[in-house]
Amino acid sequence: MVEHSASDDEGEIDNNLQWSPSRSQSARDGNEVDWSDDDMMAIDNFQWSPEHYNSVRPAGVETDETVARFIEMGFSEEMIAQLRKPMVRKFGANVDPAQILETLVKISASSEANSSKSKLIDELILMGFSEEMVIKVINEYGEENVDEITNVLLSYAEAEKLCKREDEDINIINLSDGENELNSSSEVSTLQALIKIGYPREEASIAIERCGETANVAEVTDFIAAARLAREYDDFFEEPIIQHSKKSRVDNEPSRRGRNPRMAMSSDHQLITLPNPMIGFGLPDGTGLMTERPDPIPAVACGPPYFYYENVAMAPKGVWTTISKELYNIKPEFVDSKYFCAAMRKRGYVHNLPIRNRFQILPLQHQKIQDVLPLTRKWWPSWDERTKLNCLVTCGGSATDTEKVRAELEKFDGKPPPHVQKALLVDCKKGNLVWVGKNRVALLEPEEIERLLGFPRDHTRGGGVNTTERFKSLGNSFQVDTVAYHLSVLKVLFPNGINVLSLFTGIGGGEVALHRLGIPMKVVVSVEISRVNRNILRSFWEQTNQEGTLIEITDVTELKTEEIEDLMERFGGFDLVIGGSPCNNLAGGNRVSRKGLEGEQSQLFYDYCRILKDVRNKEARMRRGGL
DNA sequence: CCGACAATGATACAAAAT
DNA sequence: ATTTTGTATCATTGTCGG
Repeated sequence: MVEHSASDDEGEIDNNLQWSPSRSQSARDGNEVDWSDDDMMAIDNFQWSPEHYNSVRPAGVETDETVARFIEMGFSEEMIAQLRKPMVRKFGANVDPAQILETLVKISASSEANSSKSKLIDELILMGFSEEMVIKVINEYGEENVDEITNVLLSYAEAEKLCKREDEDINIINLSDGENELNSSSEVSTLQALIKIGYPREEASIAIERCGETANVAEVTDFIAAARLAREYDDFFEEPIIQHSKKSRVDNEPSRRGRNPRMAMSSDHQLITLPNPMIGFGLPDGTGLMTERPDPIPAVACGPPYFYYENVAMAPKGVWTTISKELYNIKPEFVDSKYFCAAMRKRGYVHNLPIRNRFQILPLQHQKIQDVLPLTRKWWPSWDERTKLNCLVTCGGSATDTEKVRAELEKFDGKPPPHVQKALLVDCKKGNLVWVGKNRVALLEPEEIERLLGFPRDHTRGGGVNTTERFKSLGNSFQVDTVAYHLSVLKVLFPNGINVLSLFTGIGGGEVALHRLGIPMKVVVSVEISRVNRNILRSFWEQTNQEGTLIEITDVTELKTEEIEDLMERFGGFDLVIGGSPCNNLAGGNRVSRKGLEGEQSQLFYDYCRILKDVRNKEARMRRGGL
């Protein structure tokens, strides 16, 4: 973490910020660091540069070199993205790249001369489905959504295999031959074998538990296939299939609703509960890292175009159930940004992005208050054990609180008794106060909030923005490192840049995240009601010398279907729809009108849904080559 | 009129206690 | 298993001095 110790005169700390194993290690362990004055100067003068935006590292898993190679070979990223998922699901996670390549070649060879419909049929047949089945499914579902068709075909194919109930594991056993013969009776080696084959660890271990220790690899893979099938039918037809898994001996938990924070299902009466810890699909350091979603994305929602929706995690009851339902029944990913920076920020994200091979942007945030705000370390009393700030909100505390703290401390000459300490800590936590002098606490500065949230210094400064407005805009924003972690998967998919529809843009958290990821923004259509925020985004756009096009729209409610489709035809569609709708009527801080999703501002969520659906409809039509 | 500041609880969840 | 306690929370409104 002390990366700029060698030659850090002014702005030339870039080279020292490249990722190295040791750096990552120390960041992971959260080691203490001594900060010299030079270090602090370097941080205060720190400005993001393009080199930073491009310096990224893989998290837990290595980046997908195979895909990158195919793109280099000239295949479009859409083609690979569309092909890859079904292939992985068909052949297992360790799908042979040669198989993908073969299919790609066949598709591109056959795609020139044909109409879109017969082309689609050809592609599907080339993927190994029977012609009869392909035609049947296309007639049944229409050719509107390729992903849906593919998924249905896969379901049928898997169902067929299960019915014959034979050698679907022949390939697998062949692949794992050496591993398998050693001792297939041992639970541990079964697990290892499954992992080696390519099954996610979690899924594999659950399956082994369900099947019993004596089960061999074939039985367990059978179970996994059945479970996957059950999940798919669940999502496609909303008819839950009973898993006949011998009464599961895994019920160590006292209560039946226990288990992992398995989200509520499609029915409304069950509420979505927040996970604990709030780490989403896993953290960059590998804890809880998933390679596939516990609840697969329903076929109709499979991207592209991708979308990314955000709001506060702690909303009134039923709100997240509704949000999920309105967004294709995709289960939210709840993440607390305290795992990415020194401030808590509990948010839910609903998106249809892939979740494999995510990576973090550099430089990594300091994880502790005293590291990210080094000047506070000197004055931080030992009895204040905070290392993380509370949520950065839209308005700060009052000056009377800081004065109260000072008065109390002077009364006890800086050594207050425990009960006074406790009372003062309550105030400090409430106002997010930090120590800036002897017996002195203070509110955070806008520049400090910018840093904590991952924005460039002075991002919200200038252009007639007053302090109150800065706090408000910042408090409403994304935490850039967190969002960038989720969006990082787009870098491989869109090496030539993306078209973004940014709703409720605010100060441009999504745009900053994409920029820091090194993903070129060819087009950004930004919808933001606040003039101040629009100025901030435009300023960012100019200062970072963006080469793409920035279109600004004021009001989401006035963005109608026709205009959306015009924009999409003009720019060739959108690759990403990103935005977090207003939390005013959801947030706990609201004393007056916390009325839920139907509140005056928060109901704009429904405009997000409306616009997203327009985009996805139009995109589907454009992909078919029609209007 | 504008900008800075202070006063204004309730909800939901986790953890502890019963 | 149920109750109590603890804790955090993308905010709104009014006031006051320019």
